[in-house]
Amino acid sequence: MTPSLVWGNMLHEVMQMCFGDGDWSEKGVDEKIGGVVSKGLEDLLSINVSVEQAKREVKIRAKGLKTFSERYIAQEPKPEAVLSNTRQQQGQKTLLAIPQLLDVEEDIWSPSYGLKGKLDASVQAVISETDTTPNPFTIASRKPNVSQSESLTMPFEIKTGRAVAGMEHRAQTMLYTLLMSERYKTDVPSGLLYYTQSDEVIRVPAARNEIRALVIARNRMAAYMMRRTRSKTWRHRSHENTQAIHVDAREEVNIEAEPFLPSTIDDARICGKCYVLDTCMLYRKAVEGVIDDHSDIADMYALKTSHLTPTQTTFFKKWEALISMEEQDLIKFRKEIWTMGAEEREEKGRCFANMVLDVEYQYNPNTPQSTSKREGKIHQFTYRFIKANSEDTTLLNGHMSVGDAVTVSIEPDLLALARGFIVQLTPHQVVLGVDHLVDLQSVRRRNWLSSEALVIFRIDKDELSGGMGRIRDNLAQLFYAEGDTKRRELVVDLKPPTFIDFDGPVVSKNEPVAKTISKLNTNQQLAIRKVLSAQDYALVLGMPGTGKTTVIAALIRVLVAMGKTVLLTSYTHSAVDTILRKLKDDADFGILRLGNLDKIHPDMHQFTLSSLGAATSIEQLEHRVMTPSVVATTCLTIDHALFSRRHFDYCIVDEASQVTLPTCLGPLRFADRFVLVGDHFQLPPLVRNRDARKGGMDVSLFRRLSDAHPAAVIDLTEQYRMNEDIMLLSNKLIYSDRLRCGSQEVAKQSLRIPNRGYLRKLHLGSSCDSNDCWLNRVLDERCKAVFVDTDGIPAHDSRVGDLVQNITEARLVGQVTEALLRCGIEQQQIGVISLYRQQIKLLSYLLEDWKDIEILTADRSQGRDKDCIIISMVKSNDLGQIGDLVKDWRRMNVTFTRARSKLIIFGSHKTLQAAPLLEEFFKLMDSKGWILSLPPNADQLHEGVSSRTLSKRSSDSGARDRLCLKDELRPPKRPRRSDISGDVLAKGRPILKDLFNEY
DNA sequence: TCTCTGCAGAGAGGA
Repeated sequence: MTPSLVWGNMLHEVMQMCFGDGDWSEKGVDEKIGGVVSKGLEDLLSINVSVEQAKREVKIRAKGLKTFSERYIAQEPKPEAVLSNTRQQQGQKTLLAIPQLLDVEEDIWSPSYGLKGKLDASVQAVISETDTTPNPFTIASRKPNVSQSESLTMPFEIKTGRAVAGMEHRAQTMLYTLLMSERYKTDVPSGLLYYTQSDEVIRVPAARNEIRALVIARNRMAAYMMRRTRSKTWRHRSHENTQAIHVDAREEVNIEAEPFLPSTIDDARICGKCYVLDTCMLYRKAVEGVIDDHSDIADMYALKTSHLTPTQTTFFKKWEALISMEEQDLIKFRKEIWTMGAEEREEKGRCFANMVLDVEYQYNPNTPQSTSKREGKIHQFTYRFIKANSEDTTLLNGHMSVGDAVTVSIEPDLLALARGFIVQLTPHQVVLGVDHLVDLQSVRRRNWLSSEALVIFRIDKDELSGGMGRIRDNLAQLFYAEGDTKRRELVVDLKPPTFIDFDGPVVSKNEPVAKTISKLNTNQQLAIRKVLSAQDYALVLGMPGTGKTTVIAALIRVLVAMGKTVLLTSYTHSAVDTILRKLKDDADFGILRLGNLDKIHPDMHQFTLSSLGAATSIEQLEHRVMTPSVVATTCLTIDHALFSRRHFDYCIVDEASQVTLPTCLGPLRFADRFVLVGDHFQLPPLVRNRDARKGGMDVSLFRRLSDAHPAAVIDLTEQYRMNEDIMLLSNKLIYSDRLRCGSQEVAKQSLRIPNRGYLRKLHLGSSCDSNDCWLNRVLDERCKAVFVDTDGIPAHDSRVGDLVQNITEARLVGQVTEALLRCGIEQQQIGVISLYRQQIKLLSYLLEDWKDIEILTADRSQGRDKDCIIISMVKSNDLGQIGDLVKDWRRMNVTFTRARSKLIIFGSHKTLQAAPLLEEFFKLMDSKGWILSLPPNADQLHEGVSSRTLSKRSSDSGARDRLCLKDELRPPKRPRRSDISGDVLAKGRPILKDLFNEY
C-alpha cells in the first residue's frame, strides 16, 4: 500500500459517486471526499496519514472534476468537449458528450474471451466527428466516413496518476470494449480513457489487429500457466521397489517442478524498477536454478538470492510445487463456472440452478453493521432466492452450505453479477449476503427482456483460490533477501530452538494472574514455564480434554501481565472464539478480534471494531488497533492494515496440527516468538490433492518441529473432560494409556437425568416394553458410553450424488435427542456429530427447532466438548463400504473424545467392523457390554417422539408446509453422467482459445 | 471412494 495508490482509489470512488448522483459541484465533491476518506481510515492507517492530510491530497487531485463535468456531461457535445485520439490524423476534431451513466464498478467475466475485468464506469456517450478524413477508428468499425453524432455504449476508464496514455492503459481499455460488447450485446467500437492530471479524455479504438495481438498474448500467458499444471514432471521417487522403508518416507519424495514461467527479461533498467523483482529472482534461483554471472542483471540477481543455501532453495521448490498441486483441485472446480451449464453443475452439487429472486424478502440483521471494509465489504446486500419451480428437489442436497462463497449469475452472459456467501439455507430457499445490488429491472434491460420477464439466476459455489496466493506469499516471505530470516533458520534449516533457564514456579505479582496460575495442574504450569523460557518457540502437545484452551488463556494472561503483546490465531474462527470466550468475562486488557462478522461468534462481537461504531478520526482508529495487547484472528486473515504497523512479542497458533505449514507461517512473521499448540493424534491438515498429500503437504509445521526437536515439546496428559469410560476408548485405541483423568470427580461423572417422568409417560399405552426399551437403556445414568447397533432394523445408508446420508439413523438421533430434552437435559449440553456433510444437513433440519444444540462434522468438532455427544456413523450397507473417513483413526479419535459424561454412537456393527481400528473398538465395547442392539422397528416404537417433531414443523408457515419427512428425505436422484465434449461447453459461444480450461 | 477448512479481489499507481 502506497499513498498514491490510496489517493487513486479514493479519487476513483469520488468520481464514480459524482457520475452516480450527477452532482459535480465543488461542494458536492468536497462532501464526497469527506465521506470517502472517513470510510477509508484503514488505508490511511497503513500509510500512516491523517484524515486532514488525506482530504487535502484527494482534493488536489479532484480539482479537474468540475471542469470535466462542465465540458463532457451533457446531452450533446459542446464545442470545447474535445476527445483526443492518439491515432488521430491532422485536421480531425472529435467531440464527446456523456449524457448517461449505465453502471460503475461493473464486474464482467467473459468465458468466451477468457477475460475478467472491473470497469470504472460504463457509459452511454455521444460522439461527433467534425472531419470526414478516414482514420483507423472509422476503418476499424467498418463504417463509412461519418460527420454526424453517434450514440455509443462505452467503457470509461479513469487514470489518476501519470498524465500520459501508456500502452497498458490503452490495452486495458481496448479489452474492456470486448467485455462490454458481450455484456451489453451491442457493438462497442471504442473506449474512453480519462486522465485526471491533464483533464484529457482519450478515445481508444478497438483496433482489430491490436486486440488480436492482446488475445494472443493472453493465450500465451495462459499456456505457460497450463503447461505447469499439466506438467507430468512431478514425479515421486517411488519407494515401492526398495526394501528400505523409512519411518517417514515422505521426506524422500523428490518433487521436480520444471520452470514454468516465461524467461526473465534481464534488462537492468526495467528489472531494477519492477515491483515483483524479489519474487521473480527467487523463482529464477529456486525453481529455475539459473546460474548467472554475466548477464545485465547478474549483480541484482546475486543481491537478491546469494544468501540462499541449497537446502533452502530445495525447500522452497518443494513447497511451491506442493501448493501448486493442491491448487489444481481448486481450479478444477473453479473452471466449471465458466464451462458448465447450471443444471449440469447442480447435479454435481455445486450450483443452485433455476433460482428466482424472492422480492418479498426483507432482511433483518440482528448482528451489528460492520464499520470497516474488512469486516464485511462483501456483505453489502442480502437477498433470498427460491426455486423457480417449487416442486424441485431440496437445496440441501449438495456441497453448498452456510458460509460458503458463491457467485450469482444469469446465463448465458451475466456471469458473476454479484458475489458473496450463503447466510442461511433451508430446503427451499437460500439467503445470500452479496457485494452488488441485484436489481431485476436493470437486469431485464441489460438482457433486452420485457419488464415482466422471469429472471432466472444460477448460484454457484465459488472455489476461491485467493487463499493459495496468500500461502504462496507466506512461503516466499521466508526467502527474500529482506525476508524473515529468523523463521527461515528455524523452520527450513530446523535450527534447534533455545531455552533459557527459568527457575522456580511461575509467579506473578498480578494477583488475578497468580490465581489463574495456581488453578493449573503441574503439567499445565510446566507448559507455561516452557513458553516463558523459550527464546524462539515452544510446542504444546495437548491431548483431548487436557485443557489446551485453559492453558492458552492462562498463558495470554501471564504474558500480558508481563507487558507483552500477543497475536492469537487458529485456522478456524470457532477455535479462536473458544479461547476468547475464556478471556471474555474478566480480561482487564484490550482484545481485538478481526475477521468476517458473519463468521465470528456473536458473543465475541464485543471485541470487533464494529462494536465500537465507526471511527471518526485516524487517531481513534489507531488507538483501537494499535493498543490492544491481544489481537485475535484466523491464520488466513492477516491482511488487516494493522499488520503493516504492528509487531507482537508472541504469536500463539492454536490447533496448529491442523494447519498446513505455509498457512501456519503467515502469522508467525509478525511476532518475535511463537507457540504452537496442537495434537498430531488428532486431525492433520486438510489436503485435497493426493499427490500433494503424498509429497508431504499434510505434515504440519507443528509435526515437523516436534519430530525434529522433541525437547521443545511439552505434553499435556491430564484430562478434565471425559469420564473414565469414555477416556478408556481413546486411551486403549490411540494414546497407549498415556492419558489420565485429572480428578476422581471427572472420572466418575455421569449425565444426570432430571426428569425421567417423560419416559414413563411415553410408554403409557405404548407397545414398547419400557423395561427393555432401548431409549430407557440409552438414557440410563449408568450408561456412559454405548454403541447403538442399528443392524436389527436395519438402517441402510443412501446416497445423494456424491454424498452419503442415513435417514433412519437421523431419525433415531432425533428421537434420542428429543427424549433427552424432554427429560430435562439442556440443549447446550448436547452435541451431535457425524462424519458426513449430508447427514449433518439432514440432522440440522430435523433438529431445527432446538437452535442451541450443536450439530457438527467430526472435523469441525475438534476443540469442542459437550456433556452428551451423539454420533451418527451413517455407513450401513451390505457391500461393506466403509469409506475413507472412518478409516482415519485420527478422525475417529476426535469424535470419540468430545463427550464429557455420555457418548452415544449410532451405527451398523456389521458394516463398520471391517475397519481395523473399529474392529478393536468393537472388541473393547463388547468386552465391556456397551453394545446395544436395536430391535426391528426400533425407529417406529416411540411414535410420540418423532410425530411431535413433525407436527410442530408442519404448523410452520411458508415453503415448509409442503414438506414432510418422507418427501424431504426421499432417496436421491441418480446423477446423470455428463457427456463433456468440447463444443457443448460454452453453449455455442465462441471460445477463442480456451487454454486455461484445457479445451 | 466421495469428506473436511479457510480465503474477496481486479485494480488502485509506479515510470
